[in-house]
Amino acid sequence: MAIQSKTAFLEHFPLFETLNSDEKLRLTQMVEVKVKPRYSYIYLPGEASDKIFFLSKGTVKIGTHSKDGKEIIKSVLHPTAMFGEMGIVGEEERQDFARAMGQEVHYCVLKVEDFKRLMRSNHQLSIKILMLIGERLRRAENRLESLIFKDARTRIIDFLKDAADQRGRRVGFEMLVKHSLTQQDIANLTGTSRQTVTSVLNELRKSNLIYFNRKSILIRDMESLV
Amino acid sequence: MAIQSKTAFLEHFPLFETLNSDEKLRLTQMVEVKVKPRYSYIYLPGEASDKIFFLSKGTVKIGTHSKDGKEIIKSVLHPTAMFGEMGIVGEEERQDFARAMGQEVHYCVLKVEDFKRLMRSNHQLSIKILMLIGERLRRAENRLESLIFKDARTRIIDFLKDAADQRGRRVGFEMLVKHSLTQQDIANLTGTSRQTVTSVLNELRKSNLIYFNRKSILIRDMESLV
DNA sequence: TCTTAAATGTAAAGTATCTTACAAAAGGAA
DNA sequence: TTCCTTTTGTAAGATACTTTACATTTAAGA
Repeated sequence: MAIQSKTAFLEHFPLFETLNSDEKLRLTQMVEVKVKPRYSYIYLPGEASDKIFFLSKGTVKIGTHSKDGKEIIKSVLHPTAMFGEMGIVGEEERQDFARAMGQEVHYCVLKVEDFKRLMRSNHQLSIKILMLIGERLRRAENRLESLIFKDARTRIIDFLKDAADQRGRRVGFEMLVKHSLTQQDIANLTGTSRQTVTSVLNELRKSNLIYFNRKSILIRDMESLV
Repeated sequence: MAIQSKTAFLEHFPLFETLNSDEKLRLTQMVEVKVKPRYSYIYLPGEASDKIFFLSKGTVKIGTHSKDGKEIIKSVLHPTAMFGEMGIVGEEERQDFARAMGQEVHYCVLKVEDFKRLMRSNHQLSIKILMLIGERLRRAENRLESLIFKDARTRIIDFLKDAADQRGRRVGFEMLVKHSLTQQDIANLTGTSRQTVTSVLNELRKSNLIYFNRKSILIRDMESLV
């Protein structure tokens, strides 16, 4: 890939705003652009955590499997997200997998080592990373709380609200969320079973609070969804 | 408190190893030493997250309460630990409380703003903080996994093992853990009920895998505790 | 020492949620 | 279109754990 397009590539990531042109040049020199087919793994548990990634196209899920095959989805990422960043904060070996969802993914990769060098020269960047990891930590702790304090139904509804807040498109009073999640995925995101997700969603549809099909969910009224 | 004793105070924290003597002086000037009685709160949800703390004596628990009064203990801290560090990573307002456990606590406080200035001048320090937050994130995610993948009994046993690993004293083949936790505390740490903790502990005692009283737990054989 | 509150022990009942099981629908491939 | 796989729908057990309830023990204070 040509330098110019790499540069264009990087312009999209707010993380790199603070870089001066020299730093940007260095960055383009150390970055590698990649494309992978849908359903492919970008990394797997056990691999070295020596790279970080920036998603430019497609959807990626981060998660783990238990010994008996259960899955937790830790996050679902969309373009402009950074992932694999545990390598920057001391992880030696991946605990999670990163997997392309139902579309081809485009992303760029760089070595943790290189990135750390960049951080050393640009304190702003270090701070941004710190804030980002902090945000991650807050998210993980909130999820912990919801898992302990709330029942399955509430967690599923919270998921719907979050999805609408983060990625919903307002349509009148309604909120439309397009996604690429199966109900099994939603279960793995909320720590519930697939059947529970099905029945909660159908119950909400019966009460006319939401409408949904395989590709999207429409929340009729965010307020009344409790 | 005199400058010398503040300096001595700070020597104990590995975080500050990398500071040069000038930076150490600056640090002593911005730090404030405090003592609080047992059971008192160091901070509460809703307060500004504008300070960070370093524990030098006593035990502190960090946690949250749900609306209906349930408690999650996020961590139990011992001397030399930093806490309240969410303020460094962008939290505006405390979500958690920090509370002294059954002993008087000694700690020092400094303003997030001051600390951030110090981080700007010492990149090593920034990196250490980043690693620390990373470690926290890893812990939170592991806990999430254990909550979803493992049953109550296993989580309680995992707690015993962790406690032994982190703070146990080897006594022959056995491991002695002195603590200041009630069984309710253990429940709040593992996301279980007090009664479940009681019955699991008693069952383990009956099987002669552990012995315990209010102040300590003796693990007879770490291997066989599964 | 006595009194009281807190912590622990024990048991039974209740219940939210998972499992198991199977059927129906939807989507992709040939 | 037809075939086959994946996803979704529905229902009835099974069950791990919480809740409720109360008794017993321990520690702390007066």
